[in-house]
Amino acid sequence: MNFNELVKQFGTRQSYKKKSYVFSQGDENNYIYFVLEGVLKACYYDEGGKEYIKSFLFSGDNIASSQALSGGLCSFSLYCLKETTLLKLSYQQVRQAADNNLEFASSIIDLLMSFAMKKEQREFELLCLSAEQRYKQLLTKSPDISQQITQNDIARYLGITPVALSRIKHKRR
Amino acid sequence: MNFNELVKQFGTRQSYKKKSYVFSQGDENNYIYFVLEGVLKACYYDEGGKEYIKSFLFSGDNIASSQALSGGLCSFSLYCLKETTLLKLSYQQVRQAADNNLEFASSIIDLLMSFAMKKEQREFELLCLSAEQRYKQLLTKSPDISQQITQNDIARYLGITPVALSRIKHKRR
DNA sequence: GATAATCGTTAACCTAGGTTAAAAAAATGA
DNA sequence: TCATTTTTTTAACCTAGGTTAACGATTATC
Repeated sequence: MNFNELVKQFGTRQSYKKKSYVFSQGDENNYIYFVLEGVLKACYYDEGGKEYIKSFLFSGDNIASSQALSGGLCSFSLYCLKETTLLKLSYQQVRQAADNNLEFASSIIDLLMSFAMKKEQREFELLCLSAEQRYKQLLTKSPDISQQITQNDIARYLGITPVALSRIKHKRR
Repeated sequence: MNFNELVKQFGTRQSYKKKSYVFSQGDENNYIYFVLEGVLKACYYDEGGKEYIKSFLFSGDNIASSQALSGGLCSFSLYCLKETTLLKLSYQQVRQAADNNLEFASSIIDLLMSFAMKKEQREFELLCLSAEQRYKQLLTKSPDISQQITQNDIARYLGITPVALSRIKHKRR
């Protein structure tokens, strides 16, 4: 049994309206979520209310705040861009399953390894690439992203303002 | 038995001279390294040879290229800033140990969770903070960093040029 | 279908940080 | 210790991207 099977069998189903928060920065929340249906953004807000987007989530993705799982508070908010259905499973349940079943523990290690690769890639992009290169790369990896996500949100994911992204698009034409 | 115990018992010891590479971007390398003694930097080089520093490593830290562990090539280089002694263990050995021992699998999950938290923190800093805020945060977390690491390298870790870091320091005085 | 809200573009102006180069300061090595 | 290399600072100039604001184009909402 792997993580997706576990979550599908034992996870609690929950639906969210468009524009609602699954959790907010500063909340306690030790659940791991699996996206059955919908589109979400994981984002930070600074003291001035400025938004920075960590990632977008689509069907089949999963997410949790690792800080919150480890006894802390959520370092980011999770917001529904579309009507969304999630499955949730508490971290305790997952750890318990891992501590009782070698095969499952192994699939959790695989999951965490693929998470590590994704985060390493994101770190690389933010550290080494210019905003224009990040935009190009995003279009290559997700050519249909602008069908799902507004340009404002894409800009905040790239770490620039919507105005700057509009300029980059103009230059590339 | 946790990961540190395993690596100390079964790891292969290897020493490196100052200014040598443990591995280079593009290498195959499926080892996990544990730093016994020394100081290293993990860094990317772009086509023009420009350097970007992913992280610094000190005694007690461990590192591997997750891309390389998953069958790919190293996405970064690992370079010794001081005379260094490492222990290495192949990923296969670690996975085998995890697949045969629940307690060990559980400690690997802990290790990967703490890695996830670190990477989440770094992503936050690169996405949400200005260079000056990142510098301030680094000084708070590692007040003695400039005893160990040159300002040039600190700048490349922050994602700016040494000239820009010198300017920031000047402004803060 | 009308009204309001949000989104994307453009312009003008500003600032942080990049680039190059040169000189001062510090570390390294024979 | 003296010479060489590496680091750090400073200056001048340049560019990417931020800020604000205005305007049209979409999209939601009633």
